[in-house]
Amino acid sequence: MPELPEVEVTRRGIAPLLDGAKITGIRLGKSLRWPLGCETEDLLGQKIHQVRRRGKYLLLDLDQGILLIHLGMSGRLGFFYKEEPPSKHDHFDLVTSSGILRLHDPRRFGAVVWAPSEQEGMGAKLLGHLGAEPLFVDFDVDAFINKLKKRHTAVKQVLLSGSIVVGVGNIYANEVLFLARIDPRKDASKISARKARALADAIQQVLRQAIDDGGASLKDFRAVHGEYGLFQIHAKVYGRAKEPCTVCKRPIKMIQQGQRSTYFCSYCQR
DNA sequence: ATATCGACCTGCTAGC
DNA sequence: TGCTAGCAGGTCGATA
Repeated sequence: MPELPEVEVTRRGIAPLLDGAKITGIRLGKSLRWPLGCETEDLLGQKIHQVRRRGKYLLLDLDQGILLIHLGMSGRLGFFYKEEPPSKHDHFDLVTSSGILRLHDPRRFGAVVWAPSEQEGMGAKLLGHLGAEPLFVDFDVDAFINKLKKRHTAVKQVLLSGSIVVGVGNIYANEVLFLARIDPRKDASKISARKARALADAIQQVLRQAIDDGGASLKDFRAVHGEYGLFQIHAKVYGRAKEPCTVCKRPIKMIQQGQRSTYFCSYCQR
């Protein structure tokens, strides 16, 4: 579910609810990917100053340090104004003066982790290697092109690795490469500067569109108040094996790359 | 550095 | 109808 657009849609949903709120309680359910990294009492009374996003992580700036939230594969955040009993897959509650932020995550690949800062402790470990933010105003297309040139791996793997640009997961990697008309198997270093520029444009265009649409609702994504996204209507290749390409009508192919499914049109993407 | 693979955990569905 | 194998949005860590 959650690639950059879904996380950003979630951030926009919770930021106005949490900005300036004070933490009054924590409820931990089944363990998530990592332990919280501090005593729950340490968080009580702390104010949430801002809700930011870095890659697919949400960052809550506190009086002391930051709270990192990752949605993993199946995570979703909900917000409640009054107490509600947690259901089966609700594994974390952040009780605040404004309401309760609740993480629902059936597969538990998600995480809620406290770190002293983005550069220290778990912050450094989880965020330190991340590439550039494709939708921030300082995104440097030339730097992106130069870094692609140095990677001797299939371009789709490079996108998924997050080491050059963050936020592009399996759905959007497929869509972006289709839009830029690049074969997902193409060695990144062999992509022309012109194509690399088209790729950067496609990343920004697809992610922005997906955010505007409220995120992908392939499967089960919902925004904070339960809204569905519309991106599935725009997916051109993802999940469409054997269906006709929207451009040339030839069947979409599905292959495996790094144990993940890749969808593409071998005629349009050359 | 890079590439591959296993691991984490649960739910859903296609196919028999 | 019921069972099973395979697949799913992510990403870390071990291994060559």
